Amino acid sequence: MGVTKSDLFNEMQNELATVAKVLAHPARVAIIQHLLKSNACINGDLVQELGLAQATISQHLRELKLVGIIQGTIDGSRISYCINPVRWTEIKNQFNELFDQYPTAIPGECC
Amino acid sequence: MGVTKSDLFNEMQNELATVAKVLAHPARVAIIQHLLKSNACINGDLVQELGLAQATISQHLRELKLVGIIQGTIDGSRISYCINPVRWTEIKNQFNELFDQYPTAIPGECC
DNA sequence: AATATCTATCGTAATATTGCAATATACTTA
DNA sequence: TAAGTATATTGCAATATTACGATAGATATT
Repeated sequence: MGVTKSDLFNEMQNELATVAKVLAHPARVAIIQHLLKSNACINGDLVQELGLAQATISQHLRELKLVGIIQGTIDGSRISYCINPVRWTEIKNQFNELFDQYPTAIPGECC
Repeated sequence: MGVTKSDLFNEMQNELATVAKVLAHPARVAIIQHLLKSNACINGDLVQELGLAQATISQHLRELKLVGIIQGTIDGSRISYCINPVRWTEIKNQFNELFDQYPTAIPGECC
Protein backbone atom coordinates (compact mmCIF):
# COMPACT_ATOMS: atom_id res chain seq x y z
CA MET A 1 0.00 0.00 0.00
CA GLY A 2 2.92 2.35 0.43
CA VAL A 3 1.56 3.29 3.82
CA THR A 4 3.48 2.39 6.94
CA LYS A 5 1.58 0.69 9.73
CA SER A 6 3.19 2.77 12.43
CA ASP A 7 0.69 1.72 15.07
CA LEU A 8 2.37 -1.68 15.13
CA PHE A 9 5.62 -0.25 16.44
CA ASN A 10 6.77 1.56 19.52
CA GLU A 11 7.62 5.21 19.75
CA MET A 12 11.36 4.71 19.63
CA GLN A 13 11.08 2.66 16.48
CA ASN A 14 8.83 5.15 14.76
CA GLU A 15 10.92 8.13 15.76
CA LEU A 16 14.20 6.59 14.69
CA ALA A 17 12.65 5.61 11.37
CA THR A 18 11.36 9.13 10.84
CA VAL A 19 14.75 10.67 11.42
CA ALA A 20 16.45 8.01 9.32
CA LYS A 21 14.08 8.79 6.48
CA VAL A 22 15.27 12.38 6.48
CA LEU A 23 18.88 11.22 6.31
CA ALA A 24 17.94 8.78 3.57
CA HIS A 25 18.69 11.15 0.73
CA PRO A 26 22.21 12.14 -0.33
CA ALA A 27 21.13 15.72 -1.03
CA ARG A 28 20.01 16.11 2.57
CA VAL A 29 23.23 14.55 3.85
CA ALA A 30 25.12 16.97 1.62
CA ILE A 31 23.11 19.91 2.93
CA ILE A 32 23.82 18.88 6.50
CA GLN A 33 27.52 18.53 5.81
CA HIS A 34 27.60 21.91 4.15
CA LEU A 35 25.95 23.45 7.18
CA LEU A 36 28.35 21.64 9.47
CA LYS A 37 31.27 23.11 7.59
CA SER A 38 30.05 26.66 7.21
CA ASN A 39 28.07 26.82 10.45
CA ALA A 40 25.40 28.91 8.70
CA CYS A 41 24.46 29.24 5.12
CA ILE A 42 21.57 29.91 2.87
CA ASN A 43 19.39 28.35 0.28
CA GLY A 44 21.05 30.25 -2.57
CA ASP A 45 24.51 28.92 -1.77
CA LEU A 46 23.21 25.40 -1.83
CA VAL A 47 21.78 25.74 -5.30
CA GLN A 48 25.32 26.48 -6.51
CA GLU A 49 26.92 23.85 -4.29
CA LEU A 50 24.63 20.96 -5.20
CA GLY A 51 23.33 20.72 -8.75
CA LEU A 52 19.64 20.72 -7.91
CA ALA A 53 16.95 23.23 -8.71
CA GLN A 54 16.01 25.88 -6.18
CA ALA A 55 12.58 24.37 -5.63
CA THR A 56 14.05 20.96 -4.94
CA ILE A 57 16.52 22.27 -2.38
CA SER A 58 13.84 24.29 -0.67
CA GLN A 59 11.84 21.09 -0.36
CA HIS A 60 14.77 19.21 1.18
CA LEU A 61 15.36 22.07 3.59
CA ARG A 62 11.75 21.88 4.68
CA GLU A 63 12.08 18.21 5.52
CA LEU A 64 15.23 18.82 7.49
CA LYS A 65 13.46 21.62 9.33
CA LEU A 66 10.44 19.43 10.01
CA VAL A 67 12.43 16.93 12.08
CA GLY A 68 14.31 19.79 13.67
CA ILE A 69 17.77 18.96 12.38
CA ILE A 70 18.14 22.47 11.02
CA GLN A 71 16.66 25.80 11.90
CA GLY A 72 16.43 28.96 9.86
CA THR A 73 16.30 32.57 10.87
CA ILE A 74 15.34 35.37 8.58
CA ASP A 75 18.29 37.56 7.76
CA GLY A 76 17.03 40.36 5.63
CA SER A 77 15.82 38.95 2.36
CA ARG A 78 17.79 35.77 2.88
CA ILE A 79 17.49 33.00 5.41
CA SER A 80 20.32 31.70 7.54
CA TYR A 81 20.06 28.01 8.06
CA CYS A 82 22.12 26.14 10.59
CA ILE A 83 22.20 22.90 12.50
CA ASN A 84 20.05 22.86 15.64
CA PRO A 85 22.70 21.74 18.12
CA VAL A 86 20.29 20.41 20.75
CA ARG A 87 18.32 18.38 18.26
CA TRP A 88 21.52 17.19 16.64
CA THR A 89 22.75 15.70 19.89
CA GLU A 90 19.34 14.21 20.53
CA ILE A 91 19.40 12.43 17.18
CA LYS A 92 22.97 11.31 17.62
CA ASN A 93 22.04 9.76 20.96
CA GLN A 94 18.96 8.15 19.47
CA PHE A 95 21.04 6.36 16.87
CA ASN A 96 23.74 5.39 19.31
CA GLU A 97 21.16 3.95 21.62
CA LEU A 98 20.39 1.49 18.85
CA PHE A 99 23.99 0.97 17.79
CA ASP A 100 25.12 0.29 21.34
CA GLN A 101 22.60 -2.49 21.80
CA TYR A 102 25.21 -4.63 20.16
CA PRO A 103 28.83 -4.94 21.25
CA THR A 104 31.62 -4.02 18.89
CA ALA A 105 32.22 -6.62 16.23
CA ILE A 106 33.99 -9.84 16.94
CA PRO A 107 34.50 -11.20 13.42
CA GLY A 108 33.15 -14.66 12.80
CA GLU A 109 31.15 -14.71 15.97
CA CYS A 110 27.77 -14.80 14.26
CA CYS A 111 25.79 -17.53 12.50
CA MET B 1 10.69 12.34 -10.78
CA GLY B 2 11.09 10.08 -7.79
CA VAL B 3 14.58 9.26 -8.96
CA THR B 4 17.56 10.39 -6.95
CA LYS B 5 20.38 12.15 -8.79
CA SER B 6 23.08 10.22 -6.97
CA ASP B 7 25.78 11.28 -9.41
CA LEU B 8 25.63 14.74 -7.88
CA PHE B 9 26.86 13.51 -4.52
CA ASN B 10 29.96 11.86 -3.18
CA GLU B 11 30.30 8.24 -2.17
CA MET B 12 30.01 8.88 1.55
CA GLN B 13 26.79 10.81 1.05
CA ASN B 14 25.25 8.16 -1.16
CA GLU B 15 26.28 5.30 1.10
CA LEU B 16 25.02 6.93 4.26
CA ALA B 17 21.73 7.72 2.55
CA THR B 18 21.40 4.13 1.38
CA VAL B 19 21.91 2.75 4.87
CA ALA B 20 19.64 5.37 6.37
CA LYS B 21 16.94 4.39 3.94
CA VAL B 22 17.04 0.85 5.26
CA LEU B 23 16.68 2.15 8.81
CA ALA B 24 13.87 4.44 7.68
CA HIS B 25 11.09 1.97 8.40
CA PRO B 26 9.94 1.09 11.92
CA ALA B 27 9.44 -2.56 10.97
CA ARG B 28 13.07 -2.85 10.02
CA VAL B 29 14.17 -1.12 13.20
CA ALA B 30 11.96 -3.55 15.10
CA ILE B 31 13.47 -6.51 13.26
CA ILE B 32 16.96 -5.30 14.08
CA GLN B 33 16.10 -4.84 17.73
CA HIS B 34 14.57 -8.28 17.89
CA LEU B 35 17.72 -9.76 16.41
CA LEU B 36 19.84 -7.77 18.83
CA LYS B 37 17.90 -9.20 21.73
CA SER B 38 17.69 -12.81 20.64
CA ASN B 39 21.00 -12.92 18.77
CA ALA B 40 19.44 -15.19 16.14
CA CYS B 41 15.92 -15.67 15.05
CA ILE B 42 13.82 -16.53 12.08
CA ASN B 43 11.25 -15.15 9.73
CA GLY B 44 8.42 -17.10 11.38
CA ASP B 45 9.05 -15.62 14.81
CA LEU B 46 8.91 -12.15 13.38
CA VAL B 47 5.49 -12.68 11.84
CA GLN B 48 4.18 -13.33 15.35
CA GLU B 49 6.24 -10.57 16.93
CA LEU B 50 5.32 -7.80 14.48
CA GLY B 51 1.84 -7.73 13.05
CA LEU B 52 2.82 -7.85 9.39
CA ALA B 53 2.23 -10.50 6.76
CA GLN B 54 4.88 -13.07 6.06
CA ALA B 55 5.53 -11.72 2.58
CA THR B 56 6.03 -8.22 3.93
CA ILE B 57 8.52 -9.32 6.55
CA SER B 58 10.42 -11.37 4.03
CA GLN B 59 10.69 -8.25 1.91
CA HIS B 60 12.03 -6.20 4.83
CA LEU B 61 14.53 -8.93 5.64
CA ARG B 62 15.77 -8.84 2.07
CA GLU B 63 16.44 -5.12 2.27
CA LEU B 64 18.31 -5.54 5.53
CA LYS B 65 20.31 -8.33 3.94
CA LEU B 66 21.05 -6.22 0.86
CA VAL B 67 22.92 -3.56 2.81
CA GLY B 68 24.55 -6.29 4.89
CA ILE B 69 23.09 -5.38 8.27
CA ILE B 70 21.85 -8.92 8.73
CA GLN B 71 22.90 -12.29 7.42
CA GLY B 72 20.98 -15.52 7.23
CA THR B 73 22.12 -19.10 7.28
CA ILE B 74 19.96 -22.03 6.36
CA ASP B 75 19.10 -24.13 9.38
CA GLY B 76 17.07 -27.06 8.18
CA SER B 77 13.79 -25.77 6.86
CA ARG B 78 14.18 -22.50 8.67
CA ILE B 79 16.64 -19.68 8.33
CA SER B 80 18.63 -18.18 11.16
CA TYR B 81 19.02 -14.48 10.76
CA CYS B 82 21.40 -12.45 12.81
CA ILE B 83 23.18 -9.12 12.84
CA ASN B 84 26.39 -9.04 10.83
CA PRO B 85 28.71 -7.72 13.53
CA VAL B 86 31.37 -6.38 11.19
CA ARG B 87 28.89 -4.52 9.03
CA TRP B 88 27.09 -3.30 12.10
CA THR B 89 30.23 -1.61 13.39
CA GLU B 90 30.94 -0.22 9.96
CA ILE B 91 27.53 1.40 9.81
CA LYS B 92 27.78 2.68 13.35
CA ASN B 93 31.08 4.34 12.49
CA GLN B 94 29.66 5.76 9.28
CA PHE B 95 26.91 7.52 11.18
CA ASN B 96 29.18 8.70 13.94
CA GLU B 97 31.55 10.14 11.39
CA LEU B 98 28.72 12.44 10.41
CA PHE B 99 27.49 13.06 13.94
CA ASP B 100 30.96 13.92 15.17
CA GLN B 101 31.40 16.62 12.56
CA TYR B 102 29.58 18.79 15.03
CA PRO B 103 30.50 19.28 18.68
CA THR B 104 28.09 18.37 21.40
CA ALA B 105 25.29 20.86 21.79
CA ILE B 106 25.82 24.19 23.41
CA PRO B 107 22.24 25.43 23.73
CA GLY B 108 21.55 28.79 22.23
CA GLU B 109 24.79 28.93 20.33
CA CYS B 110 23.22 28.79 16.92
CA CYS B 111 21.41 31.37 14.78
C1' DA C 1 5.33 -40.41 -1.57
C1' DA C 2 2.02 -37.22 0.56
C1' DT C 3 1.45 -33.57 3.71
C1' DA C 4 2.84 -29.89 6.49
C1' DT C 5 5.92 -26.07 7.47
C1' DC C 6 8.97 -22.27 6.40
C1' DT C 7 10.70 -18.73 3.43
C1' DA C 8 11.10 -16.30 -1.11
C1' DT C 9 9.14 -14.30 -5.09
C1' DC C 10 5.53 -12.41 -8.15
C1' DG C 11 1.84 -9.46 -9.19
C1' DT C 12 -0.76 -5.74 -7.98
C1' DA C 13 -2.99 -1.76 -5.56
C1' DA C 14 -2.33 2.19 -2.69
C1' DT C 15 0.55 5.68 -1.32
C1' DA C 16 5.03 8.33 -0.97
C1' DT C 17 9.09 10.52 -2.79
C1' DT C 18 11.83 13.14 -6.03
C1' DG C 19 12.47 16.82 -9.18
C1' DC C 20 11.32 20.87 -11.56
C1' DA C 21 8.84 24.75 -13.93
C1' DA C 22 5.82 28.13 -12.79
C1' DT C 23 4.22 31.00 -9.58
C1' DA C 24 3.63 33.31 -5.10
C1' DT C 25 5.56 35.80 -1.25
C1' DA C 26 8.68 38.76 1.08
C1' DC C 27 12.30 41.82 1.55
C1' DT C 28 15.71 45.41 -0.71
C1' DT C 29 17.24 48.75 -3.38
C1' DA C 30 16.92 52.07 -6.87
C1' DT D 1 6.50 52.54 -5.84
C1' DA D 2 8.81 49.67 -9.26
C1' DA D 3 12.27 46.34 -10.19
C1' DG D 4 15.33 42.99 -8.49
C1' DT D 5 16.66 39.17 -5.42
C1' DA D 6 15.80 35.26 -2.28
C1' DT D 7 12.97 31.65 -0.71
C1' DA D 8 8.51 28.99 -0.43
C1' DT D 9 4.66 26.79 -2.46
C1' DT D 10 1.90 24.59 -6.03
C1' DG D 11 1.02 21.34 -9.55
C1' DC D 12 2.44 17.66 -12.01
C1' DA D 13 5.06 13.63 -14.08
C1' DA D 14 8.13 9.84 -13.15
C1' DT D 15 9.56 6.56 -10.10
C1' DA D 16 9.88 4.13 -5.49
C1' DT D 17 8.01 2.06 -1.40
C1' DT D 18 4.79 -0.57 1.36
C1' DA D 19 1.71 -4.24 1.99
C1' DC D 20 -0.39 -8.52 1.02
C1' DG D 21 -2.55 -12.58 -1.36
C1' DA D 22 -1.17 -16.18 -4.18
C1' DT D 23 2.14 -19.17 -5.38
C1' DA D 24 6.65 -21.50 -5.77
C1' DG D 25 10.56 -23.98 -3.79
C1' DA D 26 12.74 -26.45 -0.27
C1' DT D 27 13.00 -29.21 3.84
C1' DA D 28 10.70 -32.04 7.49
C1' DT D 29 7.43 -35.27 9.13
C1' DT D 30 4.22 -38.84 8.73
